[in-house]
Amino acid sequence: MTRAADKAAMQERILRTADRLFYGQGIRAVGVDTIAAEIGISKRTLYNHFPSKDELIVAYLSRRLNPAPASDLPPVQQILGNFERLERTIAGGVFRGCPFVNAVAELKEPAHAANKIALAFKEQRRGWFRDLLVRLDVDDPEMLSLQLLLLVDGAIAAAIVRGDPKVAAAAREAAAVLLKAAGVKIPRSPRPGPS
Amino acid sequence: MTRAADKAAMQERILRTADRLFYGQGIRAVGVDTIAAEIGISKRTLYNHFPSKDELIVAYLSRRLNPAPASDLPPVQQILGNFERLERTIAGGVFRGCPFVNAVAELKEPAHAANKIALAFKEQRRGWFRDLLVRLDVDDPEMLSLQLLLLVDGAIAAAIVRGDPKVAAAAREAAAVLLKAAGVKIPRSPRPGPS
DNA sequence: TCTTGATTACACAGACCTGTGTACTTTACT
DNA sequence: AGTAAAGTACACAGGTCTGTGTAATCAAGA
Repeated sequence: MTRAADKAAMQERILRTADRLFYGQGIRAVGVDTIAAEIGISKRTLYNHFPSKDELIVAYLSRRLNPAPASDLPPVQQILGNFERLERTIAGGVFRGCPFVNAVAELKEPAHAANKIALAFKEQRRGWFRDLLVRLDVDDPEMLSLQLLLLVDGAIAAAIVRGDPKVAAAAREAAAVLLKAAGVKIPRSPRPGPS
Repeated sequence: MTRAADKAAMQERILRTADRLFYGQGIRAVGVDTIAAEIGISKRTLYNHFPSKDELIVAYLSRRLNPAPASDLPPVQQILGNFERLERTIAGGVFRGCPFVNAVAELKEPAHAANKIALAFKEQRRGWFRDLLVRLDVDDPEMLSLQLLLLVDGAIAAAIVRGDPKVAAAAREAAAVLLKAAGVKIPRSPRPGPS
């Protein structure tokens, strides 16, 4: 039974390395040779697991298509906490923007499967916002969830260009304003102090 | 005296074509051969005008670094009109996102000159917002101008992925909410009706 | 022990890319 | 007419990339 397990383990190793390189340097900028060499396997082995680079790209993006973490916190804190997490993500380690937006921008074929995955991801994130907004009983959760998503994507784009994580804090404040204007009560201590 | 004029005209032809192809298909996806062939000149001629592709890229981005159009409209209408123009830009013709953000995402060298140009562009746009906000006497024009820029960039990113110009309208509404929360009076007819 | 499947090393095809070298022609000014 | 700049055609070097073909090796289960 180790046969199937080995196969899955190898695929995971390939995908982990592909993720690091694709995200860190760009899909077009990283060759299949580089990925194989980084793992220490032959290019032939890689092609035995993924029949083409395109399918590897699709698998790379699909692996990032994971649901947002569940939480028991109140909806407002989850929403605002999302921006704080974004700020930490930008600040820590390599940050190269949204892998889905990057992939769509990098692949010139408009019918590439990556587009569908990117759309699915954005819709998933918007759904996460929307469900929280429904619990907050706002008037138009569809619209407001989209607007919050715009702030996230805007902060990401600005962070790439500026290299400054503080844009996420600005997005957080804007999100708080939008929520307040929609009738949501914002707890008094908006930023989590270093207790 | 036609010597200098010819040279400038040829450079413009090259840059116009480079702009169309670089923006439409991506910088890495378009080769120098393709640009020259599209114009109908030899590759050698192109290299006589731009000594390397990198310099052509820089010239392409610099040419897009133009100031926002001046207007006599009231500041609020200029700000909101900016989002309406964005919506039309997304809807009409080829839209492939922000050329500066794309360039930064596509070029893996972190020290590329494109980064500086992209930052200059974003700062220029933010300055445009900020100057209008100063005239509106808002409390924190630095912060609010950044937040408006986040909405623009977020709408752009979302438009690439979704292919739907309506996201710009959502950004416009969010901008109106932020302005109102900052004490700015929004004229009653927010959307220009098809009168 | 034998078989089967995975992996490896390595060469290679075919395409594309950036950039250069060169000899020839065109164009425009003197 | 002569000269100098610019453009053209075309080959080519040297690199990268995706994907395949092949023969040898290794490991595990029957």
